[in-house]
Amino acid sequence: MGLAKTEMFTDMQNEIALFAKVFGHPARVAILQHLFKINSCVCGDLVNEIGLAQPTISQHLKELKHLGLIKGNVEGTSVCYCINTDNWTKMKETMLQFLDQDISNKTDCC
Amino acid sequence: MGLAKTEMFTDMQNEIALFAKVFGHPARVAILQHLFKINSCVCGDLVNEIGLAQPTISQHLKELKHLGLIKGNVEGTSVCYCINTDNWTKMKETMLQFLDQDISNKTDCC
DNA sequence: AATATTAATCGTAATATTGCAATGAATAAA
DNA sequence: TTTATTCATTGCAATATTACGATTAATATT
Repeated sequence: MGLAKTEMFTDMQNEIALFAKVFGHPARVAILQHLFKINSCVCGDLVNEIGLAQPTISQHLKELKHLGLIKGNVEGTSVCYCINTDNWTKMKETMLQFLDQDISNKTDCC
Repeated sequence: MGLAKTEMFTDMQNEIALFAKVFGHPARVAILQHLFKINSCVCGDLVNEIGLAQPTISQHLKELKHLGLIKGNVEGTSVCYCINTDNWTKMKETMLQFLDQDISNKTDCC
């Protein structure tokens, strides 16, 4: 039914899934990489950079902002976006706990 | 239209998005954590462990296998699954390139 | 005030994902 | 051979996501 049963998983499993989900679209990956590259960016520049329509980019930015990975500041008629460094660091630590699971003592059983 | 325009993104951006997408559901996160924890597991055990129906677990396993993150071996009537350590390491390196982008010289502009 | 610029929001269509019951295939056990 | 066990596959319904045109809101410019 297209509905993840979050109540049967741990908080951490749900948190990892939420972060991963937002990275699960190349446009959002590209937006974040560009924000890292130039430190600060307005929505219109991202529209030119990425090549999707303005409402589409705006929606992706909304999701990134909702998860706290970016900040947005109104500056006149434009909006300045940048990485939320504190939250990015926290997210990275959570993801690393998942990605860095001990693999050294694994025998390839299959 | 619910269709990611992969042709407008780099191979790496698409690859990151594919890996992230498969981590974007807590059941798959839980499956992988359990496989790491006990090294090897049959499908039926995962059904008991996770609490979803057998066809649902089977489908999640299929996606993980399709991306090469796990291996599956038939052993009589049961099927043994385990982490594909080589591919896990490769995936981790790709994800780290994305997660570990330099944050040190960032001024919080917003 | 009138117009231009910028970005969010709304509505809608197309596609994807999730979950499970039912079924099928394959081996094991009797 | 018959029955049980285990897991994959199919088909379906419910929900989510993606993308964009049209519109709206807000500030800037003239």
